[in-house]
Amino acid sequence: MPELAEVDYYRRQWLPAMGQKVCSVVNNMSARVFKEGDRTDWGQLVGSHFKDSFHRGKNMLFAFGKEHWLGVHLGMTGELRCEPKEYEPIKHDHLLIITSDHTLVYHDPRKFGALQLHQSQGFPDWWSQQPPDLLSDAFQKTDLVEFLMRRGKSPIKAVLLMQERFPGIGNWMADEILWRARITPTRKSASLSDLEAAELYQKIRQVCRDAMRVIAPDWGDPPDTWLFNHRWSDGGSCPKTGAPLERIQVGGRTTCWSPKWQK
DNA sequence: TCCTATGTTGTATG
DNA sequence: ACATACAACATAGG
Repeated sequence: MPELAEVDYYRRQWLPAMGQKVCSVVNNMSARVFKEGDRTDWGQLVGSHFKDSFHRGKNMLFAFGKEHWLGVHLGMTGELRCEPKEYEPIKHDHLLIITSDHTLVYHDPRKFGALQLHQSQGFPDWWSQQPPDLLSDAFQKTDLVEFLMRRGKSPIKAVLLMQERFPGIGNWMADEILWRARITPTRKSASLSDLEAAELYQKIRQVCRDAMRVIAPDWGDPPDTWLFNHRWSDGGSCPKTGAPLERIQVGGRTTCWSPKWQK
């Protein structure tokens, strides 16, 4: 489920336990979400305080004490929940962090997510090395154009999913962006005109802003004026033209678009 | 039974 | 070395 704004929504789910002390940690090391297996001592969190949380693209980082960092990626089906202290785990709960008053839960049926623990004075290197946030000044139109050229032979839909340049964009956001920019998802990236690239840049920023405003705070429902509510199954119609939407495979991912509207 | 799923990575190929 | 395409991962639900 989680793209940019959904990831931030899940980050917020743990906030009720902010400031609290970690009493114990329970996890199932054999779950593939723990990539390092037994090499990591999760007991190191015990006694530290849950200090802070961060979100970048599809990644989250939680700070415990002065030097313990928990990195979380939700994969396809990961979720974070905050439960009462006496919570009894259910199937697919892979990590429980029990604090003074709460149980912080990582739940992930398909186990495509990833959890990693780090010990360092400042932010872990992998966190600092992430590409610029799409809503920051460090992401400029020239960065977009340069990347479109470098990935010129791939369809634009597939290129928008590349996290090295577009952190946080996932399948529904890519469709939403291309629909708003009126660009056909199968177009080769290098085929976009200057004007289309400028439009694409604006829509990338707009969709990120809109998603963070509508979805991140409380999983709000996007309005029917977006493509969002119309893209999930066959038979939808374009909110702009009323014409039928089409669902195809692009780069191995289901892609919904409006042939009458996108060029 | 078969197909699909809001993601990433390893591998083969050009 | 770089770019591209796609199978594989694991599980639930329609």
